[in-house]
Amino acid sequence: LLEMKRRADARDGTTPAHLNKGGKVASKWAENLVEAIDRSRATTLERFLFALGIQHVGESTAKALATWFGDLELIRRLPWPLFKRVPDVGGEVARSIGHFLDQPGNQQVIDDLLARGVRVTDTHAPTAKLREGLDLATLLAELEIPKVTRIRAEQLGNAFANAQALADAPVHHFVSAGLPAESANSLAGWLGMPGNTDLLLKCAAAIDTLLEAVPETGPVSVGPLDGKTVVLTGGLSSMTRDEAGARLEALGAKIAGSVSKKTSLVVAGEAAGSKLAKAEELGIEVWDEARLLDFLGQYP
DNA sequence: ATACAGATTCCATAGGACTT
DNA sequence: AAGTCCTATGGAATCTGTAT
Repeated sequence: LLEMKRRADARDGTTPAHLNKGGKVASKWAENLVEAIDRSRATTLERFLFALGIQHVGESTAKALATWFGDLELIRRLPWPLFKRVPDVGGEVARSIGHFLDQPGNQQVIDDLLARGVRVTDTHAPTAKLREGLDLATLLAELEIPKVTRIRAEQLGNAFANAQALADAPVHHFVSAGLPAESANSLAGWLGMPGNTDLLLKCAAAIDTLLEAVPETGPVSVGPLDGKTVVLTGGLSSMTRDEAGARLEALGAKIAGSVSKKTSLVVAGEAAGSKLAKAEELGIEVWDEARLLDFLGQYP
């Protein structure tokens, strides 16, 4: 790129305008590009994760992963079942992330980016909300073992002190834990498949790591919009929609992309279309920009 | 335990507004 | 004039709670 800029500068004024549109344009273009690349080296975890291009991880999921785990070094070593602790991440997405991270080439890409000066600027501790569900029963329920669902997982969680104890146990111990023979056999079969016991123990170790990283008592700040789902539609004149969304999020709101009966509030700006119509159809509260600004004004 | 349905997310596309 | 940014749209895939 720098070479392109150098050539463009050298050409400036010497090439007929109709062939070059003036070297300065090309020069400025190259400069802007180089600067933009430099600036992009300092980035957020959310953007970094999104940029990896993991299948099923778009902007929304990347943001969720970033806020829940907070640390790239933590995330890149997590076994896939742990990703299911994040709301809106299920089996498909969790496996997709795990599959990506399992490829040595992809880990190398991350190392290369860091080596070239890419920095994540907003590393933080995991959310306190993560503490919930970091136990053996929840893990077993999320490993997707045939015939072992929530109830069976709870029974196993109560019967065994830890994952190692479960991995070492003979089948009849699963039965005495309360499992039906079918579930017990299925679990034993699963543990016998190559890699599965290893996965279980890795998950257990990751849970211990997470428990240490999660803050003891999370700052349970209750915002005025906690539990509310807000949809923004149409154009706003005083700020972009991203800004408005960020402000509302900071007050506890969840920003959604489409209107449903779960929507608490629709903010309709200029030229709002089908989403406003749907909000009216469902009888959902609608604010115009003035009402939004008035509200935001109360919480600077 | 499983099937189903509604809600949500991902992702490509397109058009208009704005910037260079 | 060309390029970029923002927003809307809609199909396909996925998540999740509920009924069977």
